[in-house]
Amino acid sequence: MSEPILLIEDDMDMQTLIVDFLHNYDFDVRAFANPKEALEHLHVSPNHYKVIILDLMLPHMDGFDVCQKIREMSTAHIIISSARSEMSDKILGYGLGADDYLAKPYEPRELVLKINSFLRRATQTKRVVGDFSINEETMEISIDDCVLELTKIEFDILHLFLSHPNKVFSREVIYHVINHDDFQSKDRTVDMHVSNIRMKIGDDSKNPRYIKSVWGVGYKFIG
Amino acid sequence: MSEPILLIEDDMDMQTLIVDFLHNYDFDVRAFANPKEALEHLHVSPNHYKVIILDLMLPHMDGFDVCQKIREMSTAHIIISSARSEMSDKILGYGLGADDYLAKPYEPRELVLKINSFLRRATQTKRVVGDFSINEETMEISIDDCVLELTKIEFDILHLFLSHPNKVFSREVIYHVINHDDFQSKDRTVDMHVSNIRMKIGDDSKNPRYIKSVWGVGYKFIG
DNA sequence: CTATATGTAAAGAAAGTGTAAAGAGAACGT
DNA sequence: ACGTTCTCTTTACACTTTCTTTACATATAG
Repeated sequence: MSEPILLIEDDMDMQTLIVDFLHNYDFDVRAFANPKEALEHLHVSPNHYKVIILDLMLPHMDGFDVCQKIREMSTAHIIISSARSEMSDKILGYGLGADDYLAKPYEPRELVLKINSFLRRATQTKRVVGDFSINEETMEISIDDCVLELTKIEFDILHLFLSHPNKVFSREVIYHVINHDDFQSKDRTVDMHVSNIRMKIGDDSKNPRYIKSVWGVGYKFIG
Repeated sequence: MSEPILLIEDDMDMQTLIVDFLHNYDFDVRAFANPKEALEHLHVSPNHYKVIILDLMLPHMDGFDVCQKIREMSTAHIIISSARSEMSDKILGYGLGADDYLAKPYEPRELVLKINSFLRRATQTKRVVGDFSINEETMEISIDDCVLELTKIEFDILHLFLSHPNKVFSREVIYHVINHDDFQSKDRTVDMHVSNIRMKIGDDSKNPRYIKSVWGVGYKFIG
């Protein structure tokens, strides 16, 4: 249940210090000294980490490159730490995709504060699409202020729709979203889920306001 | 070449932060602390901005009023930021014309995500061919800005025509597009579909403006 | 003029969709 | 482990929309 955090730090003393400190605050820290290994690790599950701490003084690769490479594959909150304090203002200026900065040396407690502050903000993050608002952290979708009671699959499908208003999704694509591989054209699973979602959001299938059937293809959400 | 963005934010620390951050992402930000000035500025070129960020806690004027006034003169995407998070659901519900909502405090990166996501949607892969515009994502084809009600096969055929203006297509080729393999020369299916398309786009077969019959071969779209 | 091609209304065939209900499966508390 | 409960999938059938075929009027080329 603890929050996973990725730490990239080549100074082993520092790494141990941070890892221990974050453990005390019940974070699930994964640490790498070598950025290449860290990137390979990230490649497997790019969005496993919401927070990544990156030390800029790295041996094998330029820290800026690493930052950009992380940003290319992950949407995590990147906190850069660096001894080059004069760069503090500029780091964000390079459009590398870093979200925060810590000048070395810093208090581990300060790092914890930043992490918690971000996580707190992230959990109150809410996106609004038309009459809907969606909160990925709490896995809640509301329509007109009213929270919907959705199952996981229903949430995933509606989430897909809300993320791409007006886009047509084939049954096959929707099928993949809910983690099935081989779609048979006679399969009615997706239809059933859509039917249930329609019921819950009060949409009339014969004259839908939100989820429209695209005949012979699939469905689209009207945004 | 950078996208112009209008920011209305009275907290100067916040304003500077946002402006700098958006600059890093190559946006062309114009910021106002005073909403009156912002409205006057907007008056000159109401649709210069596709995106407007409006902070609700404003001094001289009620934020809701500002939002409505903006909407009266501009079609921009309005993102409201506010500390009053308990209102988040209602802000869009009051018919103010706001399109999106961000609760303060928020991550600047989140704002960038919202802006980019909107711009991506706005510049949807829409191609224009003569009087027609086609959007493959939404599977819609419009003629003179009027969306056609096409079946899948009709969409596929018209899509084929629009992708290759003036090229002659045999019935056999068109037949393949709609997923049939063995074409019989007496088959009139394609003719029927073309006839239906002609009707829907208001084309007269005896004197066609768009889809011309090529005697003994098939059809071509005049582009 | 004749043989062949095209246009399209209307009927028939085929395919897609909605959803209730039942069965299968997963998750949970005890 | 056990039954309970919630969720997901399958089945079945009514219904809707679309596609194809037929048929006949009209048009074109030689």
